[in-house]
Amino acid sequence: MTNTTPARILLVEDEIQMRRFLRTALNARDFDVIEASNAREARLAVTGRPPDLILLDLGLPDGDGIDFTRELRSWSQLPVIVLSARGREDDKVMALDAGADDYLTKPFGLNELLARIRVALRHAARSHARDNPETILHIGPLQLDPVRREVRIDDQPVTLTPLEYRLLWYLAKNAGRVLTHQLILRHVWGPGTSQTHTLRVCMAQLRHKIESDPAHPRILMTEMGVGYRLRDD
Amino acid sequence: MTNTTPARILLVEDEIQMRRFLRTALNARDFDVIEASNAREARLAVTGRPPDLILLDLGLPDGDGIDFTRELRSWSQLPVIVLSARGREDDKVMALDAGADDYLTKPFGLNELLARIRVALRHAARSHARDNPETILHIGPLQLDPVRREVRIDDQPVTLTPLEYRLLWYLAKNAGRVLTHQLILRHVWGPGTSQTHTLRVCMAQLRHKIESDPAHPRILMTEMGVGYRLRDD
DNA sequence: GAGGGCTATCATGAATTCATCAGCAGGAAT
DNA sequence: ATTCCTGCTGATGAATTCATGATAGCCCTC
Repeated sequence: MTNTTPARILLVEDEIQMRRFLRTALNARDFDVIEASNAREARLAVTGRPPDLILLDLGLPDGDGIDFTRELRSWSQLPVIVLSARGREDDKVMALDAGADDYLTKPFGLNELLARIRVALRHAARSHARDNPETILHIGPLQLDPVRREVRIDDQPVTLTPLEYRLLWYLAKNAGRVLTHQLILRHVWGPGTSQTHTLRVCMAQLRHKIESDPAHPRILMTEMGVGYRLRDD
Repeated sequence: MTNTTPARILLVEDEIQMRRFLRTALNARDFDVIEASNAREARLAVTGRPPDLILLDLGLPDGDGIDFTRELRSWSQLPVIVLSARGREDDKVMALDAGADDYLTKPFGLNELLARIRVALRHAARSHARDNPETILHIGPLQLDPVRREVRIDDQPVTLTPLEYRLLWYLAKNAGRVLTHQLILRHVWGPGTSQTHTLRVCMAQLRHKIESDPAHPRILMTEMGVGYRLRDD
């Protein structure tokens, strides 16, 4: 669930001092910072490997940042936070209506900027997660869909009890690895359980529902004297 | 593409003058405005028919607006724009991290507020493109028309109580997914409810009105030990 | 092959979870 | 006040799930 890779932020700013200030501040917060000093460089950076968010100064030497935003919005939903020395209300309305997601007037507090960055990334993550069906686990003939809580073997749905489901899910998340009895018991039954017998019984039932020949399992392998393993080749 | 029904905005503000000012301004821009003067009324309004956006004053008589936001975020993604007289940076960071989508310090310009409302609605439209309340949902033999608040099964209209309707609507919006008891309770009954029994009873009534054989449901499936699911295949 | 340790399977009963009926309180309409 | 509707709660029986005990099978060593 947690995104391990740091968010990449494109910083579009011509003043070199402000750029350095923001770069160090963002780097310290574990963001990847890419820099552009004008609209041309910003266009290049976005069409290359797009960042996760854009911090955009409006006063660019080679064109208005508003135009840049409008142009970007014609093909991308990348979050844009405008930083501007212009504090007039019309400027804000123009930028926001052009497609910017937020507008901060210089001078601004760093903590507020960081909080607004978090808001923008939150929004982006939400709309990303919607149309991302890649949450389904495919392991050999097995399919696990955690959203629908559905398990399929050779495309045939099988119904599992809560315990069976949790056991299979834990094995599937660690497909290929050998998991000791103790490890499985702790994760599926919770701490304080040390009765391997119940695990064996549950595993047997799981095999009956998943394996074509439960006596000679091809997916839920037992590792003698150690534990179990879900084959993933 | 154009939304014909005006956006509904919940205005949470205790000062009566500010409320009147905003109400008239928003009405003039063709928004539907619902009003609440404290957190309790706001909770009621949201759990009833949820608005499209919330304008939230932080200084409420009966509780902190931040807590309200956090509580709301535990079960809803409704856009929240905070209006506050407190302009300290920490206040902004707190509110934004609690789940607010924007923060304006009083006094603010009306045009800026309107622009930021447009931004928030834009975001919501993007991520809620699926469940916009305009379209009629067709799921198997079920038809749900949110505008007319009408439900049909095999083209036969059925009359539902408000609670039954909300339950069915929530299940239908997430057709195919398994929804845990807790999830359903939070979304339909509001946060703070943990009594699964009432949910079971309501579900039984719903089945009696929708299923041809309530004892062997074909649409409103129970997922043993987990929750319920509306079948969509 | 015999024996010991580990594993699989079946059966049974307890515990949990569900569905349904009925009763009751609160609110709106008559 | 009466009536009706809605929604909550308690009780009961049914269905499912799960742990445990008994028994048989498998694999390795001796």
